[in-house]
Amino acid sequence: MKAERHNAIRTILMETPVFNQDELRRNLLRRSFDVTQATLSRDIHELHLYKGPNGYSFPNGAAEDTELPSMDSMFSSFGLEVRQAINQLVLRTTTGSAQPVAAALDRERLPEVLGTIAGDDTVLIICQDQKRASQLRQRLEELLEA
Amino acid sequence: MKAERHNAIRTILMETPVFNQDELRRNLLRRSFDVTQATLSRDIHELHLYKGPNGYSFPNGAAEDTELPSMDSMFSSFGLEVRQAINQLVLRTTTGSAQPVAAALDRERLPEVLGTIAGDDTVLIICQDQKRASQLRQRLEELLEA
DNA sequence: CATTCCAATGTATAAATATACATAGCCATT
DNA sequence: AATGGCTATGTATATTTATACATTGGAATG
Repeated sequence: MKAERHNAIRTILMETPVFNQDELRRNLLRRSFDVTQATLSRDIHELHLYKGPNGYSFPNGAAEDTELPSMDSMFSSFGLEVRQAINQLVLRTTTGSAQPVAAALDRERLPEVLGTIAGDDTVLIICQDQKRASQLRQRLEELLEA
Repeated sequence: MKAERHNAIRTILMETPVFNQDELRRNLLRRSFDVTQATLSRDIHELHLYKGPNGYSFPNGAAEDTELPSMDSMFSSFGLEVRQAINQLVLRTTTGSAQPVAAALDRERLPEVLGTIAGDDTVLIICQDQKRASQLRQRLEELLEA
């Protein structure tokens, strides 16, 4: 349940500005997630969200840490969603983060990944075949929850 | 006074993380700015600061959502041709237009589009499957005539 | 099964932030 | 000087967010 709710939160924030947690709560209610403000406070913490002049938003990709981060930490911080088409995965990231996320992924040298191409907020991952793409997608989706 | 204080706040934030307004207040006190929390709340608003997992931070320069051109107008202005490969479309655009065209396309949030990656004069569009790619190609081709 | 963990969440409240209202200082105009 | 308008700020409080503690349900283990 929590995982789905986190996804719903991400989706809502991509679509519409949200200025406080009660607003978010009512938005989630329309999608049949009924939780209290306390839970959302925790969710927001777990999703590393920021609150600014336009409400809650995703991390801005500005470097905060010094060393080369792992794919896991990169994606759990800057990844927004994963989608699959046949043997390809399309990662959406916060704007400006696609390159560093792809670099972190490349560093892993996963055998199932033939290569990656990154734009500004999108990474394309080419996998060997559909099956391996599915496996990687699953792993990445888990990272979104972490 | 306010201007100087704002500068001091910026300096402090660049140097050290600040997690709440009272912490900021004490920091300012050391630099001989003695104001109340209320004033800092207003300052933070005026400086467009964000609050996130690492305390207050600067805006990321991401443009606020103003009115941006539609995919249709963008592509009919700058699109040159569409080609398809299985579930992928490759758009050729006038040079330098690929990024804005891709951005306009992203803004549409078409469900059949998993994501786009743009270079200088080429946009790669990843669709869910071949069928949807064909549909989108048709629509884009029509825009080329318009 | 019963038992023990543990994650997820709610409840109640503390902590942090925003704001309505009041006041003081500063120019400019009369 | 008196008046009015404007900005910055404090005070008191409302609003928003975080958290300590309790509860529940499900998975793992004996």
